[in-house]
Amino acid sequence: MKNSTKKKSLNPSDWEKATLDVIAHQGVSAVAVENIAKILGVTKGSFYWHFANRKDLIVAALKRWQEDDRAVIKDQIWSIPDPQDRLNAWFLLSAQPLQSHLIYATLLADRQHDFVAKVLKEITLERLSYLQQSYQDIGYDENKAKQQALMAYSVYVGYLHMAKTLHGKFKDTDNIENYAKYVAQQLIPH
Amino acid sequence: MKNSTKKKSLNPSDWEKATLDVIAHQGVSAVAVENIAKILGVTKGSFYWHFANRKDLIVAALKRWQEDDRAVIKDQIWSIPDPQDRLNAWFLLSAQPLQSHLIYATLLADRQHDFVAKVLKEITLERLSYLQQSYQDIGYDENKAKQQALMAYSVYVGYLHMAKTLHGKFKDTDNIENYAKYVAQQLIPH
DNA sequence: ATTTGTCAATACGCAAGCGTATGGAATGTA
DNA sequence: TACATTCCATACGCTTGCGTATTGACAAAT
Repeated sequence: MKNSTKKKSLNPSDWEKATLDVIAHQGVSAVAVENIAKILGVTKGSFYWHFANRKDLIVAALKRWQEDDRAVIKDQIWSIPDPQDRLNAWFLLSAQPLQSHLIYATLLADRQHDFVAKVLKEITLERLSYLQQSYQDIGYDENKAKQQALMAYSVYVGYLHMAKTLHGKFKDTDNIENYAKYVAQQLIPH
Repeated sequence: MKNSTKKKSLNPSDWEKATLDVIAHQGVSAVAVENIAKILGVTKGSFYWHFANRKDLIVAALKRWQEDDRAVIKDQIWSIPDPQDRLNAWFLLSAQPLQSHLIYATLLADRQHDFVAKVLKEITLERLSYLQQSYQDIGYDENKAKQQALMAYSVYVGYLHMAKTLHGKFKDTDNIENYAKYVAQQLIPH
């Protein structure tokens, strides 16, 4: 349908990627087997050859997303030795228009499904943990670092929602950049 | 079913309240006509006497919620003359375990429905506006007040998600109180 | 050239949930 | 008593979407 020049047949990875696209823009509920099949230019018959059922597809897609996200954090953030620079990099990354953030935002919305809740909890705890660590590296004591991390992460999560809720009134790139800088300035000691 | 001592028949208000309960705990998608009828101890037949369809019910319920919320803000927050006290009161109110917050949190999740998105946008803009106003009252210039309001409100929204995502690891009352104080201290100049 | 394995199309059964149609019970009202 | 209104029950039709069963096309291997 899209690539007339290659790929005669599909593999699970194709399905997972298409699923993530749908999740990013329409949420988990919109992941309908026949729908994604159509996107890929095939029918259900193909799907049930690759996956046992709808849930397996979503779980696999989320796993892929989680792994990719972890990788990005690992080598774009966690590799920065100075904790202040590291936090700064994190806030900047947060404001970037990445599909990863879109997915995270819709997952927050689809918490009702237990398998989504599971991934979400893991990711959230991980991120809170490394934020806390960074603040402790700066010199905050454990308790204060914990609260500060919670607050900083809340700003991120809240921002994702704002961006979706107020789209249009908001997405103008200059403002986002400015806002990211403002937030970083408020949330990182200097 | 619950009140054997009164109310022989139902009115739209009963349906709206029951709907808000469901929305608060299970989200808009869980609002199924037959389901809510069962909660009220009747069947569909009753529902379609009071409302035209499912959407009308949800819209009516959300309208009720929105009005109630506005009223609370108006006389518990906006009545406070000193802007610093006012902001403080707002952060404390935000940390309170109210159904209103639960509903807001699930609405964030059900943004997909356009009628939800509409209410959400209105509420969000309203709240941002009075937060901004409070910061301007303190002495922030318009632009800084706007960014600060956005950030403060993000913390609130983010917190709601955290609370749901990490429930169990989190809801212990002491910590919430402490966290609210910490946040207020960070976000309100002194 | 046949067979086997891989991927996909089609047709079907089934459950959930919305909305409609119709009838019935209770309560008021003439 | 007769009639009307209000509120609800039951039964039905319709759509959506999941999962299964069956068959087919094509490529690779033997």
